[in-house]
Amino acid sequence: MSKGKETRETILRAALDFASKLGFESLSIGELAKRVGMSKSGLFGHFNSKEKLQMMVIDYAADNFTEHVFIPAISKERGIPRILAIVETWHRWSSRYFTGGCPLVAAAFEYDDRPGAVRDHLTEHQKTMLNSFEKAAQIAVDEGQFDKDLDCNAFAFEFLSLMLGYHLYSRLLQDDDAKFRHLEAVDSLIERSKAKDYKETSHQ
Amino acid sequence: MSKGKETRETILRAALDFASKLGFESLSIGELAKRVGMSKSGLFGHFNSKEKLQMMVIDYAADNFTEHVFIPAISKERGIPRILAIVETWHRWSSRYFTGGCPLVAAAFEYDDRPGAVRDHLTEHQKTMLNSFEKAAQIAVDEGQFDKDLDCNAFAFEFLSLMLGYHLYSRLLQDDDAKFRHLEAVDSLIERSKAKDYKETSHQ
DNA sequence: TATTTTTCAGCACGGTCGTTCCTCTATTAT
DNA sequence: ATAATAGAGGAACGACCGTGCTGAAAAATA
Repeated sequence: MSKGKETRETILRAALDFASKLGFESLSIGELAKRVGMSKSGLFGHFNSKEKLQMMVIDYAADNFTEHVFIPAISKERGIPRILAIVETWHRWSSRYFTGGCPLVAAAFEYDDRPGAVRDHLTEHQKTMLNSFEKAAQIAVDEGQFDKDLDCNAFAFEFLSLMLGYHLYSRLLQDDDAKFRHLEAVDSLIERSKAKDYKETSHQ
Repeated sequence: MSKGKETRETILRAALDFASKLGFESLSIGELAKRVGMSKSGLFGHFNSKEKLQMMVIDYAADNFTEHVFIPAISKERGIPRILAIVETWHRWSSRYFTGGCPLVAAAFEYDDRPGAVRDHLTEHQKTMLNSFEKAAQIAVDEGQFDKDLDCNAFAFEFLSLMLGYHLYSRLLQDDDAKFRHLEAVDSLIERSKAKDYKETSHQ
């Protein structure tokens, strides 16, 4: 990896952690430069605009999500185990790498009404993510685990909603039971999505 | 109402709408002064610090929520009708008065990891709100509508989660079906919270 | 090793930020 | 009606913002 790419990675990493805490808009070039130990102009040279920096941070977050949340989960068996794995890898990723919890959740609410290129960019990522959840549910349907009449779109809506709830409970409210609550709710969601005959044959 | 209180109201109203769109931290004294047509220093004099302004905006939002969401819902019959009314009044309030959707949702995610007085202040409001949802569920239990073994805390978690999902779908994703999805999910939550005998006696 | 390209620091710019102080006017209370 | 008070504007502050320019050091290429 060339020197340029390396420092850019360092910057993006620091920027993402910062943004997970205080938001992407609060991210300032000067503050970020201080954190990674370089000059404002030196750092700026890598991105040529703040907006471009923000978008690259978002891209970096999305790539990171794919790498640490989605890919590991896909190695699990198709259907329910894979869906449960997503919850687990997502929890782990958010808490291990970021001081402020999942940066994609933070970004989503920060840009939900702020017009511009960053928002458009982010929206695409979110749609992709939701599509993945929907597909994961569809696979469970195909495998005969979920009811064949299940509305996978509705499943994705509830699945994401619960993650948002978890984020709020664990971050803002600092609720120690947040993870437990989340897992219970996900279990409930999965249980009521199950096909009748699968429910009968499945243990517990 | 004295002159001072009146202008303060005007300011808070404008500030809240602005914050629902672009966030409470992006709210600047100068920009706000421009919006309400007065001088920076004149506006500043009402609050004496930006932090105090932010907190007063949050208080204003919470009061507004109580007035437009909670109070109207309480006039409905105890139990399920009241819970459904909260969803409806919340939808109406968010979409009618704010360009950027529910400001309390926005604030929650903006301050979830930003230490300070504003965050502490907001946390209290959120806890009060969640407590109200929990109580509303408890009433449904007492009325024999919800199962007596229902975990009202878990109910509140899911209830709020779905609202967050709705916010994200309708604001960021601009999904026209967001409201429908939300209502369906709330119906599902209520349905599975019902007491067995109430389920049998209730129509549909 | 010599040359070209990339990377980064230093400095300066116009703007906006929150905030203070001072003045004047409009409102309120006596 | 008059005195006390509260409300609002004007100018200025130091700090920080994003952004360009220039030149030197470092890295990549030959």
